[in-house]
Amino acid sequence: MASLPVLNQPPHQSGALLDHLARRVRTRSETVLAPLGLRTRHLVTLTVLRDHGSSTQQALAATLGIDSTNLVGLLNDLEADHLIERRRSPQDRRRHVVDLTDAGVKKLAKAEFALAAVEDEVLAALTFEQREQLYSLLQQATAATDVVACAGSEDEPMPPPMRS
Amino acid sequence: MASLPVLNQPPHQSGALLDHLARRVRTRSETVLAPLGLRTRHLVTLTVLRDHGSSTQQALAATLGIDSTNLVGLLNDLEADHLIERRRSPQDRRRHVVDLTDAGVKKLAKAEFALAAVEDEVLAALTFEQREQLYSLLQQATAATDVVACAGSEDEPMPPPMRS
DNA sequence: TATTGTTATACTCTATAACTATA
DNA sequence: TATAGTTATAGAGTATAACAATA
Repeated sequence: MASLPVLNQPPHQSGALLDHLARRVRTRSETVLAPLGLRTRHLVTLTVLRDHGSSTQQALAATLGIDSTNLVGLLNDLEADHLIERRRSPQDRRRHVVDLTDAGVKKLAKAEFALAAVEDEVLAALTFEQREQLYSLLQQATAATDVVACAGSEDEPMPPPMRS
Repeated sequence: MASLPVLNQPPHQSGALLDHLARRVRTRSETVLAPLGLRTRHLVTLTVLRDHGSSTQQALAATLGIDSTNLVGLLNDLEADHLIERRRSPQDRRRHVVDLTDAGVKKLAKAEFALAAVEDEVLAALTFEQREQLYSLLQQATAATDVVACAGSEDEPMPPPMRS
């Protein structure tokens, strides 16, 4: 057993709690999103596209942590509703650059408005300041590990695909 | 459109980020847990049992947010490895009271030790203090919405099953 | 009759492999 | 030859329904 310096507190593990709480949110969100014709994964995809800007499908799949083959159907759904657009990259015509449409931005805002109640319920124990704190921490943690979006670097050779 | 007081900041949504980050953790955790013969869901189950104490299967399923039929197989796995025990409740012989064994406690600690590296990676952008802050917020949020464990109230009529 | 846990099974989701087109 | 995206499909995961034991 490695002896830790006394100054270091016992390393609390957030992993299980994250999974636990995320499941709570997901379950309740599905109910709220259903009338809007969205699933949680659609919302997450739209959110990532808004926060990181346009992206190729590969980069997007890596960032979302889903298989790129599954992203195809997911984007098909969103494209059928005109919430995203796929454009062929002029630099490399194999690539699709995925982008939010205006309708997508609006739909996302509408969904988030509807989801406020869910957050209120799941994060009921937290004060307003604590919720902002949580958001800030999550934002900071995810932004750092997300595959860099490729808005301005479409001609560059994509970062290593992040094997896990 | 409900007009919010100016003092209230725009309500940032943590839901999508939670899902996003949790997926990150889950993917990486699977790799680390595999040698221990555990899946993420086993770990979450053990964690909840430790943090909340013994519970009936129904309450546990509700807390975990999984279908009670699926919990059966999950507990079978853990019981086969002697990490948990199922005892019939003397008060109501229909009920199984689920409990961590000593081996379960040890295994959980071992798993958490192994998972430290994953957390280090996924939460790399956060300082030690921020990680503790995150843990604290998650703990507070989950504890409040968790179905109350039933250590001392096995004869009471269980809280409403939390329809979602 | 209602509830706890279990089993059986259908449904959904995810991942592996093969294909097309571009490079 | 290698890569981006797509399709087809098998394996894993999840939920619905019926059953046994107990209340």
